[in-house]
Amino acid sequence: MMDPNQITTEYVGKILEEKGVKPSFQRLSVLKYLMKSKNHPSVDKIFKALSQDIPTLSKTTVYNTLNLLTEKGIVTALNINDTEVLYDYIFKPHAHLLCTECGHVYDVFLDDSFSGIKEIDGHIISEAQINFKGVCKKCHN
Amino acid sequence: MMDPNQITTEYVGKILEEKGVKPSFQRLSVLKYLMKSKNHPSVDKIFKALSQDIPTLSKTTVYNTLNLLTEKGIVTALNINDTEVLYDYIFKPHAHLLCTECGHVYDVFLDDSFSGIKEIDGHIISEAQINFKGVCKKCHN
DNA sequence: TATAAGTTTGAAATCATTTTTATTTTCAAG
DNA sequence: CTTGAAAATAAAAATGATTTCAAACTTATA
Repeated sequence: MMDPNQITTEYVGKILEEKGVKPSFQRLSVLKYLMKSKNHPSVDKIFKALSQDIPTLSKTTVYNTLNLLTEKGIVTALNINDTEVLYDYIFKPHAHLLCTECGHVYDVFLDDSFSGIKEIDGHIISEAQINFKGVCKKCHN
Repeated sequence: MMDPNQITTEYVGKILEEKGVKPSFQRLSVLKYLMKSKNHPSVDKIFKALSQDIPTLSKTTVYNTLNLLTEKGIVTALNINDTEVLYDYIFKPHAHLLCTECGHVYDVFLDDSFSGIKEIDGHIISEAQINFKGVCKKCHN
């Protein structure tokens, strides 16, 4: 998790600019929301949450922004749940666990031997997505 | 890879029955096709291929069958490509690599320390899906 | 053979995402 | 300051994969 106090407009704007993305109000809002999220919101959740403060916001803009941030490697699109795509700010590389009971998606931090893989069978690896399914500790008691 | 000679109707039927799935002609056809596939076919590819031999086949049946086989743990639905879902018969647990150049999806066999994870942070893990992105050995030369 | 249960089919509906087009904003050049 | 082009946003319409639904068919069973 990120320190919430760190998530200022300046800080978020700097992240965007470093990746060559113009820090518009909408983009700042979407990324800031993602960084503050403890869960992994869907497009719809992001849209509904931000709409409260930004009544003119269009869902298209949320889609555009998330696609752009994904291309730039700032966020990841999670396909762990087959009903909707979830988005996640990449603070530190990690895996995910979907609880088949409650549906919650947890962050799971594996040791470096997993995330450090750069080559397999002669293929060059640039990105890894590790999704577990199972029963979370809250549900199996 | 499976030995192609092993993929007989009797053998495929046995796999279905063991999981409590009635081995109808359509289900046998779909599973047999998946077992013989060297790549990871989409619903559409499966449908088109089987339609040649089974002209009455409905796409709904392909969807129904794949959903059923996935529920029963006989096949996996791969969300590695964001345009379409790919299906894969689970012969031996393995990871996948999507080549960002040619789009091909490779099977990647990791050692048991990966697939053997049964518990993390108190959560019980029943299933793991590991998807890599990168450049395959054919493309980075 | 009759009946019920399970399976398949094809059409229609759904729904997330993309495309398209129009409007607005940004920002550099004059 | 204006002006005008480029970029960003908005809203509506289109797309397309997947699901739902009702009817037809098949299979198993009494």
